[in-house]
Amino acid sequence: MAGDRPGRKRSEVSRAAILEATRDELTAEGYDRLSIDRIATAAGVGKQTIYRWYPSKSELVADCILAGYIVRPVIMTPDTGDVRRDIATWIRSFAKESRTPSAASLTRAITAAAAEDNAVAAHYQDQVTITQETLVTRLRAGVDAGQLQKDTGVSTVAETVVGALLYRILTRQELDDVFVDELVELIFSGIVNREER
Amino acid sequence: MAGDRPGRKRSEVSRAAILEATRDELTAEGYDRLSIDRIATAAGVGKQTIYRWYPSKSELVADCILAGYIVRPVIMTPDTGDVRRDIATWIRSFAKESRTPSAASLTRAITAAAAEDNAVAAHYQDQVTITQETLVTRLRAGVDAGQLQKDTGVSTVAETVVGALLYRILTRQELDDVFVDELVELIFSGIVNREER
Amino acid sequence: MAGDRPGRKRSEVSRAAILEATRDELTAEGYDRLSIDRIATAAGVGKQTIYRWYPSKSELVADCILAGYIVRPVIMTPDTGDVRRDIATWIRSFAKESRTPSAASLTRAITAAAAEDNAVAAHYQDQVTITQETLVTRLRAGVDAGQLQKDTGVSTVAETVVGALLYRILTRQELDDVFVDELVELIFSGIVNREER
Amino acid sequence: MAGDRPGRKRSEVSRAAILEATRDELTAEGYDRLSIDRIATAAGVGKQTIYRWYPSKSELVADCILAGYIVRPVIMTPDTGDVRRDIATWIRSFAKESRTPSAASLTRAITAAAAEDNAVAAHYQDQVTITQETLVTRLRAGVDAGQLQKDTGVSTVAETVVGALLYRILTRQELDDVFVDELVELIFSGIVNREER
DNA sequence: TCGTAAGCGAGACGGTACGTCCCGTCTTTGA
DNA sequence: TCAAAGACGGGACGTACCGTCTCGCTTACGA
Repeated sequence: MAGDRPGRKRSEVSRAAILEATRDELTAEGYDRLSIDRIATAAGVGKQTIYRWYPSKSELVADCILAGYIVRPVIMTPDTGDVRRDIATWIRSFAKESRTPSAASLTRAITAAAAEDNAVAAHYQDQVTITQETLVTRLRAGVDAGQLQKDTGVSTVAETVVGALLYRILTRQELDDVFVDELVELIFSGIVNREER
Repeated sequence: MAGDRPGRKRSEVSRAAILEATRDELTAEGYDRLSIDRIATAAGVGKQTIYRWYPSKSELVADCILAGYIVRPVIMTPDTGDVRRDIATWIRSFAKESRTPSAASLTRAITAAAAEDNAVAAHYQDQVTITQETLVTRLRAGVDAGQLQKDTGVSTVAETVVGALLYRILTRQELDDVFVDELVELIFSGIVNREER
Repeated sequence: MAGDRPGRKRSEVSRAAILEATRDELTAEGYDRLSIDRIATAAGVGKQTIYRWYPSKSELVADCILAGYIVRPVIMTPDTGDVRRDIATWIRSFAKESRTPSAASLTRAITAAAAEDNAVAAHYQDQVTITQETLVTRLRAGVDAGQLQKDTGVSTVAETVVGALLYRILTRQELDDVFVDELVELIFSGIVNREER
Repeated sequence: MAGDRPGRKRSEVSRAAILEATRDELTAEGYDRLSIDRIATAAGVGKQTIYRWYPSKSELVADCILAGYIVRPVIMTPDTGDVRRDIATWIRSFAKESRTPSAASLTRAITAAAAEDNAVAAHYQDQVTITQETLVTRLRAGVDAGQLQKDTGVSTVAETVVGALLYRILTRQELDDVFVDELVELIFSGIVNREER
């Protein structure tokens, strides 16, 4: 069969060990301060085995994201018919998950990585897009149900929500209930005083 | 005068050269890949002169931010009486400034720095807060004028706006007019379909 | 036939290719800097094929010597009845052969190998002994013919000659006619002034 | 004064530690198998400190020789008036010194180094020449005293003696009294049978 | 006006990590 | 059943920076 090359196959055990060690380093140390030597040692792997598959530390982190070792997509709860409640639930579960210190520091590390490297940014974007997509889908259903305005820029909304949440994590402010409630209120009702019109 | 110690004074020329070189390195290379050796050479300064004043690269970056070498506060245009127009103008000028590639990459670098280091984050936060404060002030005036709802969480709104804009920069998407318009519409009117009520 | 094992026989083609590649590497790079990887590639052979037969690089070099890829024994010319002339001829032909740069560098490489490794030294010794043996044989004939003193330590003489020649090669001095003539004179007549006795 | 450069001076303590560690490694492991990492660790020195002063391991070994860490010149005993006895004494003390295993293995290592590297060979030659020079001087005195033939190629004699001794060390044969006596006899009297003339 | 106490540029120091080469071993595929 | 191809864990390479430590020199205060 074509594509079958001679020689030993890539060790999936090593690959998994490398990605796990990378995630742990990333959580503990951040993106800069990441050390390939340390990852190799922690994974019980030769450095060359890392460099054979990843030309740079950014590619390694990118594969880590791609393989799902870092970003855990937030699943949308079932459609209750009430868009606002569903979106609020989604945001609340995102917020809850971010409250563990390790999740927050991992998020910061990966954000730093994405900020500094195009390849990581692309993979991160892909993965975050999947997360956003669940939001977008629910929003679009809301539009179809007539609960939301027809011309709603659903992806802009999704990005704004994610952006706001990420910003709070970056600046080390907690995603507390007050913030979440205000964010939901803002997204749905806006800030204009309609009674005065 | 009290506090006057003998010996040579700190050279302001060197300080400025160091901060400029740091900003340039940050723009060109990002936060990791930042090299004190290279900064010292570029600034024509001994390494010890850097270490004398900054205990770590994060403190150096922090001072860089503090001295205004990195974050240029977006100034609020005069109050026209129309909150929405004023806020839109502010966002548009923020967006415009971010369109230069060097500004965007500097923003990403500093965001990475803030994501990875508490000290940088604190200084960054201070500086961004100043920027946000102009937004907050204008929003509060809008509330006072009865144009915005009384219970508007103005700082949450400001954070959401800044978060959304930063997220676009981080993910290397352009801050184009379509996005800005949708963001403004979202912030002011929300997404709920009121006609169906 | 006894000793016949199942499976493919050792490939003599591969063996020859390996030994040739080893000799070439040795000539070009010396004993340290010798790379099994490079030899395998040059010989068009898998590394395992080398390791199957040679437990270490010194054994490989030893076999290289044993198989005559490196030391070419200097043949004694026919016995003319004049020992001094015959020995001088032998030394001269040894010297001539050493004048090619590649032969000299190969000699240096193999001397380094012998200096550092017992196994190589043993094989080298064996091979050089064969060369010395031609000298010893001729010297002994000279003793028998009464041309040389009865108690001559023929092997010491042979070693001294070879040692002196090797030393010149090691120190990168040419084996020119002046040196050869002085060496022959020294060996045969010594340095004592007999007239003064 | 010219030549005074700014910056910290070279540490002579480190230099000495490096050269000592190099000599020890050379004795224990030989020239190939020499590891800069190991030398640095043994010397309690950063690797860069070695590479700052020595572009390659051969230059390091060369400086080791130059600084007298390896070759201990064999001193000529006082002139007794009897050349043969004096030379024999010199050879015997050379032989004695070579009988310690560590001296022999160091000699082999340095010979290997000289065989493989021009720079080492040059420095080694310089140092050995100093040793040979004591021989040459004594021989010349013998010529002047009329004990040796007028046209004796003294440096060829010295080289032959050293070459023969080195060859015995290289081939791991002991420099025993039999060999030494035969060598002295050979050098002084030659092998020609004069009675038959 | 002089000594003394910083600050300065330069650059060597003991180290850590880099990314590469090679070691000797171990699969895997094809002949 | 062997041999090439090539991945594996590991060690050393030579380089780049780290943060610290002298150097010789330049300021600038206070005695």
